[in-house]
Amino acid sequence: MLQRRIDDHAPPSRESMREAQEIFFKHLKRVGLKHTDQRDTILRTFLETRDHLSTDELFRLVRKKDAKIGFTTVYRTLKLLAECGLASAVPFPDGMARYEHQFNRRNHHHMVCTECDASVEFFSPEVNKLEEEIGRKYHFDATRHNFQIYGVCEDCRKKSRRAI
Amino acid sequence: MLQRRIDDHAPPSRESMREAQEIFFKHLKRVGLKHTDQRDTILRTFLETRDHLSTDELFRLVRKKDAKIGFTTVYRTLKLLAECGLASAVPFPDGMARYEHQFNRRNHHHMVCTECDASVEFFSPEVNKLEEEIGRKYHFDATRHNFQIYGVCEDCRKKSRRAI
DNA sequence: GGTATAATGAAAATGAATTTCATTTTCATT
DNA sequence: AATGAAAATGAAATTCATTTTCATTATACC
Repeated sequence: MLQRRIDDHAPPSRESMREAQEIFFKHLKRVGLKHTDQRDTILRTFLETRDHLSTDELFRLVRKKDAKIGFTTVYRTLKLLAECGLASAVPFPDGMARYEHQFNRRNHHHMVCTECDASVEFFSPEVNKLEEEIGRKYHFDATRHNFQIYGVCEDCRKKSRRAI
Repeated sequence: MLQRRIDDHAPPSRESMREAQEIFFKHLKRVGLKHTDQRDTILRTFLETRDHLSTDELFRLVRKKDAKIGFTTVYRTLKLLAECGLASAVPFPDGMARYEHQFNRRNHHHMVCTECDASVEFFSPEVNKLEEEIGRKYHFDATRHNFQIYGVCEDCRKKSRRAI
């Protein structure tokens, strides 16, 4: 099931799409891999979504554009995208590996409703500051962080109140 | 592999062990389940560790105390412990389900070394405050959060410097 | 102590993640 | 444009953690 998502982001512009493609293909070049149509289709599909996708969910979307692309290729491409920083894994409570794209996005965090799995993004510069401070304190070279808040959203709260 | 862990906590006192057992057995009573030797052994083993354990890792530790306890029982007991709040799942980058015990522990967060998987705990009241604020802002009834910082620890940094 | 109910644990099932391998495609070099 | 080495692809198989099934055993209420 695709996750419901509540945020205020626009889809990527043609410009930023091109920029992401360039990043990807430079990465491929660097590690001696080849540019293929499949990889291009998968990257474009991924950037067009605004969700936290499992490999299988992305596969289904990709298949709409090109029914001949296999699951395995999506799986491997997603790993490549993560390698070059265009995608990153987000741990969700359902335990399945989920990715979101990191291109042209402000550093953000998630609130997840434990009832309906809706996720809301929020932005908190304080958290970024904390990452830095804590890293210094423990002599870690901090590179990234995860921050998710779990709770029950307004809709689900209303629903369960009605159910009583 | 058991994770290396760096923190400043003492093992649980006899007192707090008894208290946790009481919480557990009251929970069993409440949901109509029975008190068994296996469950007791598993709870004690779990509380004695200071690590983030996968089901399999806990199973191996439990087996040292009672070789007849099966994996399935450990698996199910861990779920029960999570239900009553004595254990909680911690998402780690290796993707395996890991639990840590929550008994008599200050609300804490983790720094994880992406090289050696060592984890360091840290405590940040600011993060708890943030949970509350963000929840209010987005009309979420916030109940808990995850916060992990990833980076490279001092040891690994030294090692990789030597390797050059 | 007897009996109903739940627990146990071995084995099987499930399902996501990963690997294998035969075939096809890419791309640098003719 | 043709060649060929290297890599990509994708279907199928495998791996492996997790979860369920089910026959047997243990618990606890009477």
